[in-house]
Amino acid sequence: MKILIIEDEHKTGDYLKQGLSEAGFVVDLVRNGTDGMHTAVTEDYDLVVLDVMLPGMDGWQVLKAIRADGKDLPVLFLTARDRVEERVKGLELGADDYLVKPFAFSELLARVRTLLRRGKSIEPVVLSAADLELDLLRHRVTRARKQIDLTTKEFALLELLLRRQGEVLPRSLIASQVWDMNFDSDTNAIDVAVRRLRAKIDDEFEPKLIRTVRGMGYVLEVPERA
Amino acid sequence: MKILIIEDEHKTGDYLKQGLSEAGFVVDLVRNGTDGMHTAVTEDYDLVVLDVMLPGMDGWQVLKAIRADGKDLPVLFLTARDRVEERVKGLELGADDYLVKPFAFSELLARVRTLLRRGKSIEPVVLSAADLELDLLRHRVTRARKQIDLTTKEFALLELLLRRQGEVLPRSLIASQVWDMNFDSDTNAIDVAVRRLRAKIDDEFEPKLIRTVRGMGYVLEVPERA
DNA sequence: CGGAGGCTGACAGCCGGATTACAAATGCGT
DNA sequence: ACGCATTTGTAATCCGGCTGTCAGCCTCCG
Repeated sequence: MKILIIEDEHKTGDYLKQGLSEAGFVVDLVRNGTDGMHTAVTEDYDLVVLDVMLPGMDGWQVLKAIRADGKDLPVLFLTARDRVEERVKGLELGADDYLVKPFAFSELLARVRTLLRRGKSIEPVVLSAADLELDLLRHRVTRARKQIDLTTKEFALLELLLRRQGEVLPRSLIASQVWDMNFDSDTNAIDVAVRRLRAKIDDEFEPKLIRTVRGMGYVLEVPERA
Repeated sequence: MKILIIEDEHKTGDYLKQGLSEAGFVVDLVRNGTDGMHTAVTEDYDLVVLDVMLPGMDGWQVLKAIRADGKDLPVLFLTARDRVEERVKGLELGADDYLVKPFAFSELLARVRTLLRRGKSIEPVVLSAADLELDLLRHRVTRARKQIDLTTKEFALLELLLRRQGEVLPRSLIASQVWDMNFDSDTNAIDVAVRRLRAKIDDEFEPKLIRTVRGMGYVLEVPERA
């Protein structure tokens, strides 16, 4: 199995190459978009790992070029934490999966293997709870069939809550997943964000989906009928 | 559940070992990187708690060695400074979670449990005794199928009693696990907390599950029918 | 019968969360 | 690059109810 890594950052690139080699793959690494694109279309790979942050020709162009070439070549792209639009864009351009930096190597490995086996995205496209739906691809949210505009943070927060539906998520976890920060106890940014999200998806609907667990965090769940 | 602590600092190491032992885990403590690495790969642990600040072979090398060994062994690392790069480095090297020192012991315990649950799912999600159930993820308690609202302290206390079902738990142990404090003999906070818990889960139900052992502490158990 | 240990109800301080207003930052179009 | 609109973080305040303390009572056991 041959894998091509297109990554500008030296540390990350070397790290990925080494890790994947150790996992038993044949790995090539190129450090800029132009070369990456050429290599990807001329040689024969089973998978491309692509950083979207590249100097010169960026990840989008590379991805577009690969897709224009018509090959059925799985592409896994790497994107910064809070860029939901980036992920949407990537998936719309035909990437097969994405990973948010920073990530655990084991996570990358798992996805690489899945892509090689199935060749398709492992991401569900629509998350839902009761009459609430969240479409990852289109970046759209509806409740009771009515469309709701969410900001980036609200969307990311709701996505997290939906993915871990039924679990009480501590503030510290939410902070690390939705914000790129450690929990700084003297900020109520999360509370406020939840408030704003509630205003849009819960205030004028029933049942209420977001529940506060005092001293613990927040859960999104469909309440049991009494 | 076996946990390995790799920690150079004496005080922290002892503190962690004692706390985790009291929580019911089997705990080994190693005080330097070289031994730690060796122990981690040769023996059979369910989790490693790893300080990155180690003399000689540092935490990164230990982590790398463990991962190179190919085991699917959850690693929680402790970092002194709140440096984003450190955190990223740790996660990239394959750690599963991190904690910034200083931390509350209860926080560590929560994360340890999460990792154990996620890693192997041997860790139960629902604790129960007779018709009493406690759902850790949803943070919900029912008795005889009726939902019961518990406060944070009540929940923590009941969780402890259920985890150590059948064991008589001395007040001092309860104090250290549920409160982040040492037992201060001239407080009856624990008695009061137990009273309040009983009011909710025992008063209007049979059989009574919480029993007082005079001079010893409290046990939660399903009484044998006479 | 006395004392220690445990139970109980009242009470008040305090904590965690909700809410709102405002300031800073981000981003978008030109 | 600039200015405007929107988003996002911070801070201040409010509120309910959690939780530790205490005083008095009960119960077990010597």
